[in-house]
Amino acid sequence: MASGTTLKLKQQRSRERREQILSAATKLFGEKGIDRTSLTDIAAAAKVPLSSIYDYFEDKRALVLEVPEDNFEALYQKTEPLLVKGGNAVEQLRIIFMTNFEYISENPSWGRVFFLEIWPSVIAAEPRVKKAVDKYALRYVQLIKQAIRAGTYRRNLDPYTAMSLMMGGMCHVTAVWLLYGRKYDLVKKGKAVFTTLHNGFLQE
Amino acid sequence: MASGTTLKLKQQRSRERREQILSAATKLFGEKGIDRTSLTDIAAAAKVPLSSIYDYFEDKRALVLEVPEDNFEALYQKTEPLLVKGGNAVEQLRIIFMTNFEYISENPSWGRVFFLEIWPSVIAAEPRVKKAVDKYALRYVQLIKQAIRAGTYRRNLDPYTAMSLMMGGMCHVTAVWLLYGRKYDLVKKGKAVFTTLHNGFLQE
Amino acid sequence: MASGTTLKLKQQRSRERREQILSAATKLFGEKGIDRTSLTDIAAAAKVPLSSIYDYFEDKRALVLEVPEDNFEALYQKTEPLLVKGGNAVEQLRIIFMTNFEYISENPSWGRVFFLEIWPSVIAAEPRVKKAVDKYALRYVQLIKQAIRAGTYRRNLDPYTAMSLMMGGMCHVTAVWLLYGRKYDLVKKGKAVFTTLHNGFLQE
Amino acid sequence: MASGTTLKLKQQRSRERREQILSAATKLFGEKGIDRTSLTDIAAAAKVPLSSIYDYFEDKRALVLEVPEDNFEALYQKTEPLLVKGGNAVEQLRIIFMTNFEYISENPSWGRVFFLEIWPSVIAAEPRVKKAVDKYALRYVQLIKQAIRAGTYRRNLDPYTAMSLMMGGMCHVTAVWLLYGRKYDLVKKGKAVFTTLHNGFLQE
DNA sequence: TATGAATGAGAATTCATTCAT
DNA sequence: CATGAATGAATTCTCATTCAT
Repeated sequence: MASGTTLKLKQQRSRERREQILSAATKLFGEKGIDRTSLTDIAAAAKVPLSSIYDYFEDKRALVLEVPEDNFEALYQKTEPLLVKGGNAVEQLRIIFMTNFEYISENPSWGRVFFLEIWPSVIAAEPRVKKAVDKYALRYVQLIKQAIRAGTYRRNLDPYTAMSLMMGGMCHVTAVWLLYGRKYDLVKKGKAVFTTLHNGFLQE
Repeated sequence: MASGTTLKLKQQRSRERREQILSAATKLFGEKGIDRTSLTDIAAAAKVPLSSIYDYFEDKRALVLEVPEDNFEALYQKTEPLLVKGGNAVEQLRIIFMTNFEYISENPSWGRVFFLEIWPSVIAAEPRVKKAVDKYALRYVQLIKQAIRAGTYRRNLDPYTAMSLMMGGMCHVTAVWLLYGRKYDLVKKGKAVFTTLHNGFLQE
Repeated sequence: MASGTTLKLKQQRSRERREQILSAATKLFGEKGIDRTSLTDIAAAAKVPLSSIYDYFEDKRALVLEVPEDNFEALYQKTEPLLVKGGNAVEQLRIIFMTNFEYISENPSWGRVFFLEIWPSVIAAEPRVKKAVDKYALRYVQLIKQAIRAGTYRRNLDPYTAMSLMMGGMCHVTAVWLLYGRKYDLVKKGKAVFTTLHNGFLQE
Repeated sequence: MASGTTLKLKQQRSRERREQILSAATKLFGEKGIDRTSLTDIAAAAKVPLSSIYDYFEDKRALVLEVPEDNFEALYQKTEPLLVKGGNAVEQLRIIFMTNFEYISENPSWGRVFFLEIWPSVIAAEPRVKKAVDKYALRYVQLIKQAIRAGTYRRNLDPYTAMSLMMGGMCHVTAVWLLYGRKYDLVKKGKAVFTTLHNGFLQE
């Protein structure tokens, strides 16, 4: 019993440490860029001994890769409950798109890592990250296809181009927001982006 | 006479070396990322002794910054002659947008550096880069404003959001093109992007 | 218990390494001059990997500054027990002055670093060094002032000039001793210096 | 004839350039230390192309060595006319000592190089410099010996110790003057130094 | 599992010196 | 003599990673 409790406590502590490291990494990657952030920096920020990082992550590369995965997971957690099953495609698209803006708005350091470091960097060519990004993008593509089939969006709209516009627009708007010191409401801006694109996608 | 000729030859050689370094840097930055590219790598690729880099660039930072500046210059050189003075705003917008796609298509390594490494990234906050990017973006904003005044584009279109969509769309489409091995015609894709956005911008 | 012992052993080893580095540095600085001594040299002499130096000293500068500080500390340790509290000022002056000569005699490499490299040189302007030197010099000045007040030394003796003569004399005599191969007894020479100066300082 | 004139002009220019380099070197050595001063710095300060330095000096080492020689020469030029042949030894000693203070006062950058760089550094072990320094010091020793023989100075005064006190005192006083920003009259201070030492040297 | 200490393999940068002209 | 350009050899410093305990 005692040892069981101890084990649980240990596991609990382990999970916490892991999160500490991951969150310190997210923050620092966003601030200084991935390559300019050393494990020593991360250890210091996470208040964990440097070599303990290796108890949780195989190496720096593994840690770097886990940052987007971790956040995609959180983003899904946030999005899922909001999606009304059976709602129409455009509505679902809007929810997914806007939830992402909200997530960034609440976790600007992740926004920074993702839009300023991970997505644009060659790391996206890394299979694990690419898969997560692709999966996310694919969702957009499918919903856009549905909207086309439903006659809401133009027949001649290329769903991949449309998805690129949504993702690219989000990326640019976020990057500007971050680079200029988050001076305005990102979610509002997100709405404008959605509306403008939606207008361009609509059946005439 | 002789010394004049000699001088020219020397200057010629100097300019060539400078270009060699810059182009090797552009290539490698795109392939491996800026921070992962060492001056040793660049020197080797440019077939120039490492220390000679310092004859042409103050330090690595200066070399990094010169890459986007240099290419923006080239992009302007390419765009300017195509702009029909007095042409309408939308037409000029289309030319500028499409010329950029053509330029990337012809200089994919620059595309890689610019869209995957420099913009959007912490380097974009670097004053010299920011200035060049801002100048470029401002042009879009102005033409969009003109188009709104002319009644072509919707009165309630926010020109900054519109610009973000154009730039962000270009960025995403380019990134995908690069990351997926340039399997299709980027310029064609660019046309689709422009058309879709244009539709969304139009006065109903 | 065990871990306590281990810790002590580790700390012990650490302190030893630190001392090794410091002593190798002192020796080499004296032999070749500070700027001509590379960290690579020091690492080799201390039989420690180059990068380990950075585990003990922030950078070369910090290492350089620690040399005089460290030795001033040792010099104080040596001098303090010899000072008879309540002894007259001149006697205390003599003890301090002669103990320094003895210390140099026993640690010629420090003598070399201090009298040929650090003081007098641009490094002496370094706040940390200046503070240590000033503190040491001030002691001389105060004792000389006391001796003047006690009527032992001339009323019109400038204590700062007197201190300069003592320090300068020590510096020159040490330098000559070192440069000419330490062929004679430095402490004896020190006595002659003290006597001659003392004579010049006395009330007629 | 014409070529003779040209030659002379060239030689004239050569000598000037040589002086420019030497004086720039003296200045910079004093400011930053010999090892921290690069030939590039010197070339820039002397307004001479870097490689031209090699037309006048074999290498950096040769240039460094020439700085004290050059200044000793100038010091001799200044001192010689002031020495009254047949004057008594103490008077001559005073003149030589004080002229040196005046020279430093007028050429503080040389004072800095000499007292903060050349004399205390191992460079004094360099035969050429050592010879010049020794020659200068010997003069003091000889005059002190004369003064002893003449019965002015104490029979039991060691002339070498006495010389060390004069040189060391000058060195220390100058170093302090330089390090503290030349806030007072160095020549006056020099007089105090001479008087105090002289008192200590006198026959009771 | 935890961790302080250690380290090898680079990285950027500097600089005396050479050389072709 | 003059000089712009070129360069090899060092130098300081960083950092991911390992290891003994």
